[in-house]
Amino acid sequence: MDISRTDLLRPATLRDATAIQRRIADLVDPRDSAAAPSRAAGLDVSANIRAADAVIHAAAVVLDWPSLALAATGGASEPAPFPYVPGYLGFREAPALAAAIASLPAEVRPDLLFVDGQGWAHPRRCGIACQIGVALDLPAIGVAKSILVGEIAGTLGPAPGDAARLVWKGETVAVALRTRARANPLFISVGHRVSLDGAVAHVRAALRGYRLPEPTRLAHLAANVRRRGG
DNA sequence: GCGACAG
DNA sequence: ATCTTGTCGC
Repeated sequence: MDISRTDLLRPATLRDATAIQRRIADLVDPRDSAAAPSRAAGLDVSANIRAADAVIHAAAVVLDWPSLALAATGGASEPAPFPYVPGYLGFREAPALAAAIASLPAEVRPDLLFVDGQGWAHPRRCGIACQIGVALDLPAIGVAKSILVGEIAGTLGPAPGDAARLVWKGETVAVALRTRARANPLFISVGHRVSLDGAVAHVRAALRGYRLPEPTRLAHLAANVRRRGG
């Protein structure tokens, strides 16, 4: 619906990008949305490692919530507008992801996003999940596979479901969640319009025996299919 | 200045 | 992110 503030995703320079991130960080709402989600989308991209023909292939896989039944798959492919720079991932991937969501029929638009990357657990509290959430005004969760900033407080248990805080500069910025035995944890953080506890609860509810929650896992597969063909 | 560094 | 079959371990 309101694909309104996508201007927030297209800065001209890295200087502008930093300023935009500070603005977005102020707009992030770390509280749970009033309504329970009815559809969740997993967002991910696939790109050829070669920088020359850098094209971002984005996929948005929509699942009914909480059944996780497949509802729709959307996609978009765009030239990479930005190189990958740690801390600025959103400016590289978010425009294509927003386009992938826009490609979905209105009846199956998601009201909860699982984004591949950090949310709040970012140097300016503005990871890609915050950028997408604010730009599209949708609840968004950051689901990262590794740490950008911070460190795990104490020890993270080995059993699926075990969790520990990720702390940066004295503040809890994410939850390290072991989603599967003997697999590295996921780092869940606030993107927009969800609380940290709510975000973790939603991820737990979307696990089906794999390391990644279903929306993210299926989006990863869909993005690869889109890039390679299938 | 040096090391770290989501995807 | 991506290149890739089998293989070791729980």
